[in-house]
Amino acid sequence: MLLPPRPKKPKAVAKPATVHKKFAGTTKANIKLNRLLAVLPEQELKRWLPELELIDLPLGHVLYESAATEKNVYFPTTAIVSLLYVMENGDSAEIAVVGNEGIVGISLFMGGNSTPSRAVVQSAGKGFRLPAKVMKDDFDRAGPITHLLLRYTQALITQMSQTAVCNRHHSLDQQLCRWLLLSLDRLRGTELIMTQELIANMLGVRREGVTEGAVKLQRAGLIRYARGRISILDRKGLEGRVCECYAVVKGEYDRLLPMPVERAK
Amino acid sequence: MLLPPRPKKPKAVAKPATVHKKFAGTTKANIKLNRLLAVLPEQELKRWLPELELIDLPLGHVLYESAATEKNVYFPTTAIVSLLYVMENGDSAEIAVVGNEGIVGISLFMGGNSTPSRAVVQSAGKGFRLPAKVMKDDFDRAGPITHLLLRYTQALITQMSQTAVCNRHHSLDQQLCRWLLLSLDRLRGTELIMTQELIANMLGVRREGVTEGAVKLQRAGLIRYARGRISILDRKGLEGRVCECYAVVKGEYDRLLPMPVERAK
DNA sequence: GCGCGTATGTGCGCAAGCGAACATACAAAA
DNA sequence: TTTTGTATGTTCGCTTGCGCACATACGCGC
Repeated sequence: MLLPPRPKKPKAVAKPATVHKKFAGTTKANIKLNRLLAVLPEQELKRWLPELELIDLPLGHVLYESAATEKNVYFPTTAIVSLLYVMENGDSAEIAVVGNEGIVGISLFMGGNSTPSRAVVQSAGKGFRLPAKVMKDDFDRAGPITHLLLRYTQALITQMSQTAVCNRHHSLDQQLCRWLLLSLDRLRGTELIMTQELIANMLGVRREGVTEGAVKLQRAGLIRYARGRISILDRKGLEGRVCECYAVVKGEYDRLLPMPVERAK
Repeated sequence: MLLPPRPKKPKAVAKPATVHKKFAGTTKANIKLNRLLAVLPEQELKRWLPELELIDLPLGHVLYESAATEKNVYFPTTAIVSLLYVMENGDSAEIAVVGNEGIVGISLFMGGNSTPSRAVVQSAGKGFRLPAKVMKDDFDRAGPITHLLLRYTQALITQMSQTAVCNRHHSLDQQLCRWLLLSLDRLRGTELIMTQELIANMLGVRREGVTEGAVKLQRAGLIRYARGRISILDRKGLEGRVCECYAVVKGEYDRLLPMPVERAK
């Protein structure tokens, strides 16, 4: 309960996202890093290209605030963004996570223009920013982009649903595994830059609980970590401990979205 | 955990939905009972009318099975449908609830054609069945129906998200209040036909837990109940005990969807 | 008006996770 | 090198909800 506002929760590091100079080549190569942009038809890509800006997404940067209308959508490339709900008392809970497979800002084409949740950069990196109007215009043409975005949205819905299920029925340890695996799937490599405090905030649990879970995973030789740097040593091992929720979510993303060229690490 | 399959959970009463004779007048009047159908533009309604069938939706009837593709969508009028995920061990958790404000089967226009969840009639009543193809054709025209359905979907997403949040942070008592209020909003009247066992299944908690919560509410004079019949005596009282999740969800439905003629009971 | 099935009420011991308090331990700044 | 701040590790008592085992109690069918 804790009605008196608590002094915990380090306030988000809200450095403004900085815009990159657009080196044409770099941009084009980077575009392939986002799975939605990567499968964009030539025609649309040509329209979008002059409007796409590769920007830095520093840890803690808030892309969307609850109930606020934004003017841009984001396509993460190397960053991960959490959609989370912040309660009246300051506690939070992650609803879903978006990485290089997706887009942040579905409410801008779904029609509501805002949501009760917040979008925060959970793992620093880069992503493309696109004026919402540009995307909305193409979305409203009822073409391939429309269908791509709707299928992505359905996958996202599955992730949200499964978050609800997992929150209800599974242990903190299992949820930690799910969270690590979902994050890994949205990054290249096997390392997460992420303190346990932050993970706890995302999962909506105590930091101590995350520590206990992490200790078990480290003792089992599945991960190694120190001061906000987590290395995954045994992905299969994690998959052996995770609840069914992870497979359900991954299965739906694989089913609903076009496969990238390289996959299945 | 309970890996050995348990004999509990009364299997769904799966009487087949029966089709009503279509008395033109009756049907037209009933159409107004579903808030989405009620705001359908004349033109589309004319197209849909010959295809809409008012059917009985008995308690426990399964409209969609996990991962299965259905050929129809449903617009509940007096029934309530739960979207729930059934875990490998048989436990379940409700993801969202759909009543006279919505449509069951969004995956049929979102493009995935199926979902990992199940749709079950939670409160017996009636609803309209429409061949998915009819709806999809209009959806793909990028007209008013498209926008209506997408806004509805966004409201549904909010409900799912808030279910995740609520599952994480709020007490069983609060969740029970939320569930009662959400169900009430989707029915006319102040009575729910609903055993505590069934509520427990929806919330994914023990039946005894629901009993304890119900006892408190009854002692406080907010509800009265007996053998599967719950009367709400003091709606304001319930609203005083519910967590913020209820208001968030209701707020989004009100914001995103056209108001019905009569409202705010 | 008897009996059985279903719905509800209650108590018990247990485990997970919480809040709080504190003990390291590492790393960058001074 | 020392200091300071941040990240992680550990313990303790407590609450919630769980699984289990029963005890009613209501109502429909005979």
